[in-house]
Amino acid sequence: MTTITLKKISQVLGLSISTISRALKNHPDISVKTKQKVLELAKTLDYEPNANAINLRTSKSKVFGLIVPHISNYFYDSFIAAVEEDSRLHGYSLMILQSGDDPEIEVTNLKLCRQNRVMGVFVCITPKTKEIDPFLRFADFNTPVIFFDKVPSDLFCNKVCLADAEAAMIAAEKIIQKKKKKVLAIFGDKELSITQKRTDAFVSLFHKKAETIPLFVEHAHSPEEAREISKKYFQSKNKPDTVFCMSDEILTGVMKSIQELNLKIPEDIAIITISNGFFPKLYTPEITYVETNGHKLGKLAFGRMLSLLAGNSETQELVQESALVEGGSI
Amino acid sequence: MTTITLKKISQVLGLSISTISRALKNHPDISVKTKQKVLELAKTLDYEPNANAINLRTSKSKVFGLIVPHISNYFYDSFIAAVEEDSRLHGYSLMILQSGDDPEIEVTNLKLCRQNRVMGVFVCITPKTKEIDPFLRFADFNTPVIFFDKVPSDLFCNKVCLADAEAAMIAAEKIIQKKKKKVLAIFGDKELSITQKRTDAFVSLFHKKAETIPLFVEHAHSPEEAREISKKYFQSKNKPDTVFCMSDEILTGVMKSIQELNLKIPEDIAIITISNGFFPKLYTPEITYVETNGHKLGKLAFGRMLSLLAGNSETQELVQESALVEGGSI
DNA sequence: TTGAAAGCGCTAACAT
DNA sequence: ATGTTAGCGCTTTCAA
Repeated sequence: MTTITLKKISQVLGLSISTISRALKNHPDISVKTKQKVLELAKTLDYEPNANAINLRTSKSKVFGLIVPHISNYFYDSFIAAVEEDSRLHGYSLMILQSGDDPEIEVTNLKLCRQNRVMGVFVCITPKTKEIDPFLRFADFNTPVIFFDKVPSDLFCNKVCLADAEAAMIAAEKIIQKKKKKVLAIFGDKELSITQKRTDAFVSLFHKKAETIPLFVEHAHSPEEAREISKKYFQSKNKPDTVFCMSDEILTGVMKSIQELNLKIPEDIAIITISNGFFPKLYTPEITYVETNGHKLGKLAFGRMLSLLAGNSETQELVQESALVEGGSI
Repeated sequence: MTTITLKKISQVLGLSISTISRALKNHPDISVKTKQKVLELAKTLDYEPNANAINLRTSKSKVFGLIVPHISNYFYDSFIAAVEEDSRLHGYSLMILQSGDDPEIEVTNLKLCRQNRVMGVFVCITPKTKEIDPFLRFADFNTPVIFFDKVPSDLFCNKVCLADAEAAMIAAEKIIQKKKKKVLAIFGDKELSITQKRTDAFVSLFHKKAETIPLFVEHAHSPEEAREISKKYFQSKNKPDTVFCMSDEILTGVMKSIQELNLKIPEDIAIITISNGFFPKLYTPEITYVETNGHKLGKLAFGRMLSLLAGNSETQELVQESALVEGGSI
């Protein structure tokens, strides 16, 4: 009924608290007999150590904080899943916090991380995050902060990112190589640095290697908008033969208009996208995509965290390379 | 550099620790002047209270545990997002643990919850979970456990579920009302109770209200298998005019074979599914579905948790009603 | 091989 | 209005 503590066990067994503590951690000083007795009683009483007491005493915790704009997202959730999995394997737990793309909530979440004395934090900042100071505070406590995906652009710090520019370039290369004649490229919110990087990389490669190919660049802020934009193009006399989508969000919108107009892929229209890989496989033929893998990025981030914690690593900005995954859409 | 504690602040200000503690919580006993001084210094020193110390001292924590088979799932992640959001709004944090459908990991995760002295746990059990004892232990500490979605069938406890049977019946009703002539119904893994419930409900309603309509019942364990099964049916001479999908997993598989064969929805084939609502909207026309909303279920679960914590609620088994959302697929 | 004691940072009852 | 004290459950140094 009431909570079992070392004290209780020690009273029952007529031993001191410290003996119980040692026995439970299999300390070499303690006799085998005593250990057996203690272990047995602990088991029957269903003793579970109080993590708060341990953390307080040792000034350590076995918890990481993870801050992300939204959990429900095919990229973030696979990142989270990977980090959680590795955390468990290494005896850590994960405290998950959503910022909802609100910098204020983000700051509150950072405070929560500090209050809970997490051993490290993984964070994907919001597009509106300006103040990086609250993040830097963690350095005062030797608490590693690893930025992933959306990271502060003007600060050298621990980062683990996708090869944003490279991914767009791989897609552009593919389009050029396939000798496409007219290309529609739809990107996301112009404000996001990821959009800028991808747009710049894609457009400049096109200008360099294929200046004669007509390229239409558009921006959509939702699948719905991507649907409308692409539909407009598909219905124009000057129909593109290829669409490049910057993200799953764009892709799903474009695919709706393709279905509406009953266009054949890749005969009527070729598609190539940047994606985690889930959505491209929903369609027939499967969509060719440049992979940006959340799961892999999570593993990479966790590895970095461990190195940082072990003290055998300096600040690094890592990039997870992208690769083309062939579907039948181009 | 070193951590700021109440003690440090008290030393700087020449006041006692308890005065600082009270000032920081705006205790009425403390003079306005003192409060100002304390607040100011705390702010400049960037003081953050040690949650572990507070939890230890008060035998409370502001953390909930949430155990789920996998985070990456369009149902669970929206449930998690909802719970996290409400938790934050009420000053709680969420510790997320994946069981990976492994009962052993599930037990380990339960231990972690206890060690961290969480104030309550939300859990979706694995299909293989037999031992309910570890869950019941929490009752000894007055820690509410709320089962959601996949719940122990033979135990009366706090549950928050989708209307599994009802959802299948709503779909069946719709099919009958539309006077469909030949129906293929694809369900998931037979071992899962959710599959059994939906299958039983769907089939028995059909037998009762539409015994003359040919009904083919199949089971698929993956989108790929659903694709193959449906394709086989679509290519047979005795082609069904309607497909019922038990879940998004099934739906995405079926949709692939429909795309492969270039069938027209709803002319060539009508589709109805049970879904969270995300996938049905990816297609054109949008798929008609019976909604099983993870976000709403999360809100419901959180509300229950709060009531249980406040002590003004008894054990309840709640069911989140389903509703038909019309697309253009039937 | 075991025990005693101090202390992690905080709260709260009980002084003053 | 502020201070003193005890103690939450645990680890760890020092002593026996």
